[in-house]
Amino acid sequence: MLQLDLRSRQPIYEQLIEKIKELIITEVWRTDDQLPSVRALAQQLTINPNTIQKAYRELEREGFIYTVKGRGNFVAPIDITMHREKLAKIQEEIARLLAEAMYLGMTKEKLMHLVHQAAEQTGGEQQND
Amino acid sequence: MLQLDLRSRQPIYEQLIEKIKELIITEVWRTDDQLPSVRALAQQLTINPNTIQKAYRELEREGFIYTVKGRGNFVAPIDITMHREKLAKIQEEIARLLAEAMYLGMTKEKLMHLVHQAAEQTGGEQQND
DNA sequence: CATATTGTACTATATGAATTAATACACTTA
DNA sequence: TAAGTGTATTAATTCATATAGTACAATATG
Repeated sequence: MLQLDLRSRQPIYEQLIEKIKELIITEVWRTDDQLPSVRALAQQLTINPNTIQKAYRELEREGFIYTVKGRGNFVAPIDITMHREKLAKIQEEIARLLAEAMYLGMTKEKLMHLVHQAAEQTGGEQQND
Repeated sequence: MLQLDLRSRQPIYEQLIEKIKELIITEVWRTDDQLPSVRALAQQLTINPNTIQKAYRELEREGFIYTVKGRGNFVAPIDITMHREKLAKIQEEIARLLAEAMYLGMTKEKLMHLVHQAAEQTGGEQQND
């Protein structure tokens, strides 16, 4: 769990953010589940605690987790209203990648299939809280 | 044309790559059209020629443009076979963003609509050379 | 209360990427 | 020959990333 590539050009804290988001989105980690402590995860991954904290801070800023001093970090309940700007950015990025994919020969049907897969992966139903 | 944000955390050369890709994908710039020269574009955007060259080199590596020494850079004809690995990476990234978008409340229907829009934007028809 | 565990803050340092600057060279065109 | 192209190289600067070390505050547990 949480496999990182320390030699990647992509910063470690960004890899962490992506992996943890994925665990939350796919509901492997559920609302109010406790995340590994900053120090424990740092030791396990043999990286600096500051790097873990940087990832956790960003995840909290984006609303994926919440923090209680002295207790730890926990998976946050989904708050859709919080993510309006974030959603707009994601939509732009998706649009850009879709256009590039089609330019490079990917079919509309294949892209539709990706949407179906994503829908299944996230449970399908809309979570309104 | 080619608006950049010099204060962005995103490197200038990456912004350039994205903008130029967009112009090519949307067919504003067409096959064999000549791109601005390294020096001219550098002067116009008031950035260093090396930065332009870095962007052009990457665009050539990805097969979007081709270079002729002494003449200039030109929009490349599409070579689908060249982009197999690239397509796989784009597909992964799209899948990741689709999952995150749905987790944050975007509907399957809205994502389908994005695919339709992308199809129209790129001309719709499949270009097989 | 004492202790361990949690998150947080801060300073200092090292490394690498991004960017600029300046120069030089090779090829093409007129 | 001259001007315009891409290319290569070196040096210097700036900034983000990451580590190391230390300290402090809040919480839980005995």
